[in-house]
Amino acid sequence: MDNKCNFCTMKSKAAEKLTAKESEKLSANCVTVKFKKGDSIIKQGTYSTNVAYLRTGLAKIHIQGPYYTQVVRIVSQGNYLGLPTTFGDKVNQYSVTAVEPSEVCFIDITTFRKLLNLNSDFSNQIILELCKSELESYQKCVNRTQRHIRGKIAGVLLEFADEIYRSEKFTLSINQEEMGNLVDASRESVSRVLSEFVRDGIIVMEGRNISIVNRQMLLNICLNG
Amino acid sequence: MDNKCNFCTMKSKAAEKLTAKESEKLSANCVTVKFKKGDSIIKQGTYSTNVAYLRTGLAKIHIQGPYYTQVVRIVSQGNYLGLPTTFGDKVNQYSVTAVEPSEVCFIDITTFRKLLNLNSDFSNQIILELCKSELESYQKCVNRTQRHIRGKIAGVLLEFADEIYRSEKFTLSINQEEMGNLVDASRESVSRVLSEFVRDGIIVMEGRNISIVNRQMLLNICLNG
DNA sequence: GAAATAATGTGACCAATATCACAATTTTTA
DNA sequence: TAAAAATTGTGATATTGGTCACATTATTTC
Repeated sequence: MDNKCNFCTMKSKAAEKLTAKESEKLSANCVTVKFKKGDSIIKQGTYSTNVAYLRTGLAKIHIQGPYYTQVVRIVSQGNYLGLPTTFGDKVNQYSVTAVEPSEVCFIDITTFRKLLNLNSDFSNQIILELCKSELESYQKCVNRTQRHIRGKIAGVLLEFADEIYRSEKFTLSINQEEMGNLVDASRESVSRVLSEFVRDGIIVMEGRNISIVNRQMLLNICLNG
Repeated sequence: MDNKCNFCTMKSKAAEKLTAKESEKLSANCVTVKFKKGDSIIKQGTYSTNVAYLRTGLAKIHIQGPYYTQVVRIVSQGNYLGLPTTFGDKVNQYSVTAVEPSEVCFIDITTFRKLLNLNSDFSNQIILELCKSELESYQKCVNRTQRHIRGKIAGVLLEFADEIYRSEKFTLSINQEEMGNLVDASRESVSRVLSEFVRDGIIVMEGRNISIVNRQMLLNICLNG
């Protein structure tokens, strides 16, 4: 029997705790699907029967709000996409869409539950990740409400550089509208602030290619508005 | 040996899954402390060595933001207060303060971890709660950013009536400043909106005693601004 | 129970940022 | 590669809700 999950080079931290035998069980109950940019991975309101793991790529989690769709967060490769929505409710409470070409592993929820019960290292790791992501969401909430637009945009740029692309140069895969949505600002404001950063020599921008030139300044704007 | 946790009338859903023997272990490694209104239960920045469970009372979770302290959410009795902050990091990432007289059980984290590993029903319940609270925090985030003040205040009033006091009449235990902080509005705006609701016959207010008179209207305002 | 302190109510004014309108540019599609 | 569609840039204007100032009312404290 093949054991692709065991030899996967992009295992989640939790999956690393699994034994070869458990990995085998995982492999047998997990399908990997490719998504193009813009494809819907999880759709709010539909039944959820699988845990989704973003093996490669980049995705956004978004919720239908009363007036428009709100991007709640960006998830980068190596993270679970749908734990809360899969465990918390029978129906998906949010949508997930690929922002870059992505590979997603859909794990049968019964299998996933079995693994949680079988291997406490695995379940501890999952608990840890849930905790971290809750903390992160609290922090995001504070940033969203307390910072001014300049600070918030500086913050996302740093997040892209540090957490997602791990480089001072990167190509944005979301447009300014979506970026505004992510930090709670209008498309126009995003445009204005980005131009301002370019004018002040903090970043260089060619289309959607961005390089951070003055990281110190960006950090400063992020922290002090 | 006494087994107070086993006979506790305010067990958490998770603790209900424990066997008598496991409960005994819990009892031996758990202290219950009373807090007065306004007392600090968990302090952001200090080391966390215990899981906190709100046995009775009401508490608020707040985070120190760049400009002021932000109330992230209200936790009612029967819920864990500090899972994310205890598991996610060695240092508490948020503060918790009693909003009403409260009893909190502090559970030794090593014991808690042991129980997680020992009893998978227990750990599944904890995972479920973490998932739900993450979903809730996404929803809160959307409400905070997309709704107007009237809608947000209508929302909190309904939350108090439905989730916390389970009655159309209740006594607010937070002041308008804190309420504003909870929905991201200034003290003055809260005052204005509440007066407006009273004027329009949607609620009756005597000091901090509130009764919801026109629930339909309140719901309507909550949903449509 | 008087004084001090905290909480609330209310008007006037202000600021940040949304919205609108349209031009310019880039990307996609046929 | 021309046309269509999507994205971005930018000025003018509007609006929500914050801030300030101060009056009024409750609540604590001594």
